[in-house]
Parts: sequence; structure tokens; C-alpha cells
Amino acid sequence: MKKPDVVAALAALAQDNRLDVFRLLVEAGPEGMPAGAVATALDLAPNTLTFHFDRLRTAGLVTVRRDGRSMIYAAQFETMNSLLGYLTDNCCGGAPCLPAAECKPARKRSRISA
Amino acid sequence: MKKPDVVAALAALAQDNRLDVFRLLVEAGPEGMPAGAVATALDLAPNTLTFHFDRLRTAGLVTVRRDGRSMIYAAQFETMNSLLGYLTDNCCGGAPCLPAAECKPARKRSRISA
DNA sequence: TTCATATTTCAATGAATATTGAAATGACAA
DNA sequence: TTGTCATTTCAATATTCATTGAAATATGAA
Repeated sequence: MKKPDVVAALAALAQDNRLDVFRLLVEAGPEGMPAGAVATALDLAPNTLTFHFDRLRTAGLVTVRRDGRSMIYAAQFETMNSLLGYLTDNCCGGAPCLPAAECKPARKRSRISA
Repeated sequence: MKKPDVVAALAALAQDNRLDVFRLLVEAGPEGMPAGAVATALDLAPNTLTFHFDRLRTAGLVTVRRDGRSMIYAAQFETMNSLLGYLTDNCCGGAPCLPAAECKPARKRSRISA
């Protein structure tokens, strides 16, 4: 992952609503969820949401596919993991660091259903 | 780590020069390096650099201490790791995900000395 | 004190960003 | 076809951001 892509991904995540959107999609897993469901869950105007989806998509953090009239958005896990890798890459120049972040298969936050 | 802090940290990193600065400090390790050395290494105007240091510091990603006339900046590894944790938290809602990012004690990028 | 070095503060400028409202597109049903 | 739902596009606005230049502050040396 090259630096411009890293900056783009970070910028995409560095916004309140987008961070929520992305986390929601991360929880939802590879199958993703329709734009409308995200809008409902996070109480966002549909055009605003489109704007944010666009930024996430441009940053490679999200993919879309159409299903009927719905657009299904899904997190792009590879990009996220590359991003994490870039940030920790070459950490401490060789010295032992703090424990690494991990992709925890965890408890649900029960917000997806809405 | 609360969401506003996560957003602040991501925003702090989501900028070309700051990402370079942070990575340089990550490589430099907990001892940090003087502002002037960072300025030289990255070819940044000192006032511009102060601006960026400020943002990194406000985001909790960096600490400062004075040493003579130099200000020594150092990466705050705990914040970075909390950040990574937040992003991957609850990943895939329970399903197995991609391999986690790790804090790799790695090869030097040979830029610190400048 | 005076001088030089290291870094910060301040003010101004141009560029990028998030949100809104209204209108448009695409897909499906009657 | 018409109507409706889901989402996107467009234009306008207010805010935030990065960079610059000049001046200020703080430390240490002569």
C-alpha cells in the first residue's frame, strides 16, 4: 500500500459519520448491507450518505453492488488490514513494541438490524 | 478509546506530511527525535512542522519534552495501538477475518540520521 | 549583555470538506 | 404507460485546513 492510498484511507475514516458507517459495515461482514439500512441505522440523509459512501469507496475501504433497487455496501477488509500494516510497519525501528491490534471476532453491537 | 478521540487521531494521520512525521517518529521509537531533525529529514518549514506537531499532539499521538533548545517529539505508541484496536473491534461480527496487522520490529528505512 | 540557534505564534490566503435542498436516475410493480 | 421506492447528482453554503512570511519567545554561548 502506497502512501497516497494510506492518506486517502485515513482521511476517509477521519470523519464522524464515515467512521460510524465503516464500523457498521465492518460488523456486518463481507456480505455488507443496503444503503438504506445504513441510513436508518445511523440516521443520515440519503444524499449525505451517498457522499460518504463515495469517499469510502474511492479510498478502497468499501465496495458496492446492486441488488434490485438497493445498493449493497460492504467493507473491504484487505484495505483496512493493509492500512493497519502500514501504520505499524517498521515500528520502533527494531525494538519490541506494545501488543498488536487484532481483528477480533467479537460480540455484536446490535445495531445492524435496524 | 472513545470515538471523538479516534476521529481526532485518524484526522491527525490523514495528511501527507503528518503521516510522514508520525512514521518517522514510530521508527525513531520511544526516545523520539528533535523537531529540527524531523524538519531536516522531511524538508519542512519549521512553522509548518510546529502546526503539524500540534495536531499530532492534540490527538495524543505524540509527546514533547524539551532538551536544551531542542524540542524532542516522540510517538505515543499506546494511542496508535488503541486506534488500531478500535478499527478492528468487533470485526465481521464473529466471522473469521483477514490476518491482523502487527507491530513489526523491522528493517530500518535509514532516514532518521539526517 | 549581546548574539545565534531552535522553535513557536500570529495573521492572511487559497483549497478542501460536510451538509442541505431540490431535482434526477434506476428498478420494480400495477 | 404511470407510480413509487432507493439512491444518486447537482449547486450553494459555511467551515475547516495547510501553507506562507514575519515576528516573537526560549535556551545557551561569548
